[in-house]
Amino acid sequence: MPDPTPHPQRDVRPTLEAVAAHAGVSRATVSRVVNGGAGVRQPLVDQVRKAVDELGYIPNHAARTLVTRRNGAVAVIIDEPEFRIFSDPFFSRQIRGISRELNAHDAQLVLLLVEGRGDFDRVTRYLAGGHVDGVLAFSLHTDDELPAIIRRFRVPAVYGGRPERPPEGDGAGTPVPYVDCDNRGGAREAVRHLVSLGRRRVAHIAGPRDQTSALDRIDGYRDVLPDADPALTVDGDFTADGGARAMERLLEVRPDLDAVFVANDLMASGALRVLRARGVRVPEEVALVGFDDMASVAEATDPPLTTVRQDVEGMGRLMVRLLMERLDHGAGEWPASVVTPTELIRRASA
Amino acid sequence: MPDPTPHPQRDVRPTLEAVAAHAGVSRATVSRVVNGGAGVRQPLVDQVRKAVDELGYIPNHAARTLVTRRNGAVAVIIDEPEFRIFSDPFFSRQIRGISRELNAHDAQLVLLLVEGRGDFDRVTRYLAGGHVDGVLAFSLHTDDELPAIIRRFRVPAVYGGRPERPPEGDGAGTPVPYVDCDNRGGAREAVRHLVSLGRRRVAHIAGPRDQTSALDRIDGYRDVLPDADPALTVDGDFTADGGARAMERLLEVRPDLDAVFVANDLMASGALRVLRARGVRVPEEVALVGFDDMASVAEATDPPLTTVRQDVEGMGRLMVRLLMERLDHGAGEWPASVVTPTELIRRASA
DNA sequence: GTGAAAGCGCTAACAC
DNA sequence: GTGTTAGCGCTTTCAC
Repeated sequence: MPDPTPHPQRDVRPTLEAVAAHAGVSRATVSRVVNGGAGVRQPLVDQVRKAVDELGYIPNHAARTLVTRRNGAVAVIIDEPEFRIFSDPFFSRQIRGISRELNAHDAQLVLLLVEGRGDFDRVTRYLAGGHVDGVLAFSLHTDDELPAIIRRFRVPAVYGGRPERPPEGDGAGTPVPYVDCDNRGGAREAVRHLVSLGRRRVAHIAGPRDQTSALDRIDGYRDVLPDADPALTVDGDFTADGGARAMERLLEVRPDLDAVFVANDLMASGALRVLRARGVRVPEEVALVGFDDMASVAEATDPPLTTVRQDVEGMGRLMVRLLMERLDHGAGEWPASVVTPTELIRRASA
Repeated sequence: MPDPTPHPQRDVRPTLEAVAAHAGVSRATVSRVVNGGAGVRQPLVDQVRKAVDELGYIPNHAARTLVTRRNGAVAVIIDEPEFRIFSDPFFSRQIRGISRELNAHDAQLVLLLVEGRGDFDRVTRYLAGGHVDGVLAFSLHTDDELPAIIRRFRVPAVYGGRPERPPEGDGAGTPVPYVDCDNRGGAREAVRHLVSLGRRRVAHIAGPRDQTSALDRIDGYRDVLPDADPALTVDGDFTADGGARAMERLLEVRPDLDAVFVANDLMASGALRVLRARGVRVPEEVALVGFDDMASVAEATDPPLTTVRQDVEGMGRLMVRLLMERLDHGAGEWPASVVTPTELIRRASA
């Protein structure tokens, strides 16, 4: 006789078997009903549903996943320190879009936090172990291990933002699609706007060079101002404080500047803070254009920021849709990457 | 003969079986090695490890969970709109603590976002389906469905913050422990400090009444000032804007107030903004004390906030430890709830 | 110390 | 339509 209490916390949840017995049908029938009930006669369906309710049956996820190879969950991985994730509204907006769309697909969002190198092992085990059906990865950096992991284990994935290298194969030779906004075009529009305002010494506070969004925005700036003094471009880190520091440097090096295109709103808010502290009038003396159009930042500054809008929430939703397409149609049909348009939003800072 | 290609995206990952064959041992031995290798002779261990590496074997999570009933993942659920989660540093700090401690236990953090009623169904399925070993729940509101779900499905859980009702049984009669700071004591200390400064008309901007942290802080305020004019207490919502609105109301009703104890730093920053806009000098005319001591908020205001510190990150870690204890020792031994001390941090605002 | 074998709870052919 | 049956990949007694 088998030990009746093998586990200290014996699971008391009813199984399919129990429901079947209770309803007087076979396990297969219960399974069919639980999974939509297609091809089962109505009276039986009702009978089973009743048994399910009475027993409080909930399917065991592991057992189901073991056979279907699907688990209705998608991981979101953002390779940024958690303080950035939780302070940059950009991420929260994108996550909102993803969350909504995932809900619509009845899938669970699993947010994986990565802090530091060592974490990749854990994340690898998590992804390769099949906890999730796919992954949405953001904020990829040049030296990121994630793409390699994704390729190696053929994890269905969609990138948020163009990865450094051209979209790689996932091991089966199919490329990993990405969703990105037209960073370069948006930057061009921002700088052209500044130029159209009569500004002649337009500086640029750039984002970290290991992210394509930052590089693309630099390119956009240079497209319009190919002969700009290199000293007019300084690097930031996409945080408000970083923007402030960059602005201070800029003011030291080129106190004569009359405009700044800042690679994101958060840095622009920091730059603005410095400008105000120095008594520099915005936009009269120095015009400022940001990027992102994060309402909570761009509308809260004084003056409000002129900026380049990207539909972050929409991009999040799009990422989910691409991933779902891939999941539904198999590895054979990879959806293409998509680049979404940007729009210049004029407020008071330029 | 069975169909060799049942699934379109056939899983090419090696199984235990494959590793066993490759290493020339049994599945049982491979399993033992993969799970620590206790009781297996060294040469065999090496042999198996080699096979694992060569084949790039990663255990299938679902299969393992099916038999062990453990899956090495813990859910964190915060029943707040996502903009709050991502804008209040309180959550990011707590999540950091949890994340670190979970890493130390080699467990995966799964952040579940709940937006609105309908989401509870999904979350219920997720929890009851056994995707995670346990759950850490925060920011419980009076009408929250989560406790009921947790009780009904006997999900091992630990609450962040004392729930409204006294800790409920989890269905087996054992209470769900919580980790909270001494809100009432901290509030008392804050108000006493204001009183010791000679302030006589101390107002209170409270948090939402459906959270015990807010209620406890009100109680602490009343402990010290039982006879305070009820008009001196107005409700906020723990956001900066809410704090600003509350301050405006307060200024209308009792323009003679000379101090405010604000239930959290974020609201205090909003209140401060209003005070400055009105030209009210802080702390000369109105002294201000906050709660939480979120560095990014309390140190960034002008003047910096005097506030009540709670060790948020530590509380997060503690929650994980309590949950792990419960997981390791079974449902029999429930760890007790813990209330952590607070500390008044004096800065310039009071 | 190691292997053989019995399931964990479920889905999906395949019979009937 | 519905039931029977064979696994999914793993852990874990239980023999040896």
